[in-house]
Amino acid sequence: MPKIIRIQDIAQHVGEEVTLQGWLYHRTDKGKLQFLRVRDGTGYAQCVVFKKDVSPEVFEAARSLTQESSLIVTGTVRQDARAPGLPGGHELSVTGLQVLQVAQDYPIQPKEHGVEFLMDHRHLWIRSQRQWAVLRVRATVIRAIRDWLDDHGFVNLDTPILTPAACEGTTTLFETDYFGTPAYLAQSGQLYNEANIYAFGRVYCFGPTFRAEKSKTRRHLTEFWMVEPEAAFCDLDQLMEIEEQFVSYIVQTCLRERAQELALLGRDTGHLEKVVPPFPRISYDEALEMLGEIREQTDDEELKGLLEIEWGEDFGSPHETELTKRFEKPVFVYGYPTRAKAFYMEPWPGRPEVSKSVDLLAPEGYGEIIGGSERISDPDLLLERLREWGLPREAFEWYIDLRRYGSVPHSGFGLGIERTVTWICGLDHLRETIPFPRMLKRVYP
RNA sequence: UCCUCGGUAGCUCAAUCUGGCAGAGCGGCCGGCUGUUAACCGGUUGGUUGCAGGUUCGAGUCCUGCCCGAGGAGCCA
Repeated sequence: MPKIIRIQDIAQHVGEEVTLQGWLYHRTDKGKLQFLRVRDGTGYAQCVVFKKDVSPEVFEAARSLTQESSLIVTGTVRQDARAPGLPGGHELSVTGLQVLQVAQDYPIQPKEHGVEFLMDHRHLWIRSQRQWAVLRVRATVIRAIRDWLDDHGFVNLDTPILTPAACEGTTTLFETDYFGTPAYLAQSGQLYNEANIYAFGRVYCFGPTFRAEKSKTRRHLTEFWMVEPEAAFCDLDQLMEIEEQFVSYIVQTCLRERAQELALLGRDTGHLEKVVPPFPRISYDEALEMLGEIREQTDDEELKGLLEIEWGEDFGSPHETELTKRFEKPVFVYGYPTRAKAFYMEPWPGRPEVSKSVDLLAPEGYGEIIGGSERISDPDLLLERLREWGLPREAFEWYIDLRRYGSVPHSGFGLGIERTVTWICGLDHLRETIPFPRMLKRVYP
């Protein structure tokens, strides 16, 4: 039996007789000639069946193939510029074909479909080329994240998903029954990360995160993946340096290793090539000024209304979108008002109404992909904040301990995987960046 | 929770404004074609018009209520 190869390696086997194991993606019948487009998970390759080259049984078997039928096909690899596929440029001259199963009435066609139909068939939709490409970029983003952090001294220590109380006391959490007492699905591992840095210096957790917010937009999931690095002896400036190195590495790795997928998606990679350190840094106050200018310059009354903001309020999506349109690279916005952010953020020296917080906004209108800050290191200040925020001291006793035994300046951030993949792939909705998205109106399949 | 848009064949849509035989393309099936790129050509198959009620000689179309979905706001990564 000829050697079984993967389609991604097809160019290394020109002139050899090889076997592919996969599924029929598309078939064109020209009478005495058939084009089978086969996918095997690593790529897509065209297999050509000439009636004169194969037995009548093989030719008829090929004619019986429907979309998504499973098959094992053998043939000789030939270089041909006309051959479509990924990587493409090579095709198989079929000599033998074994049909494992003829699929009946596969619902998804290679044409436009509606969102609801595709989401109902997500378990099949992920076989489609665009979805395949997006999810391969996702896998590369995840590997780049782990590689960079592992190579820069961050120890991977994952934090619990079942937690006793609200981490930040703000967003709505999913409640579960934990042997008779309520427990909540984690919205962040940050507080546990802060414990871990005192044992390991630099750490990160990477896992699913849950928000029971009734958000109904293209940038929200109820279950999403977040990587949260945290570092001891790290102030806000050092944090921004880490973030820009980290994000640049992720983007450049995708450009290098997933060029084919990004091309398939029609991504203009020129934007991504500019993502190298340093990133522009503007303060919340400067951002507010820019937003004021944008409001003055626009004639769009609706936009004027959406951009209305007073000092002290956090930015909404419209603000972020307009700000990032003014930059070619991701932009840091730092120094948000204390009352707009979480209780644990270190105050700005001499300006207690401002926090040492920083968000990283992706360009081209994609908005926030990272939120981070320097954390409060003084136990008395932390106690004061817990009181001001109305949080129960008992639940945070262990967290206060961290400031009692060798407290140091420390900082960390959380990067949303799906938003990052959405930006890198140039998509308009993040639901395609995770195999099975969980959204307000979607828990099936 | 609020605002806007939508629901017609397996899929994508037309017919809705101005009530009058339920339509097309794709898919499926049959036939033709040796370079197709979501092929093309001929034939054929295909309907609880989201649900319930109302107006009317007659409702996919008008009215009322409900259900479902999408986009946006808020919240956030």
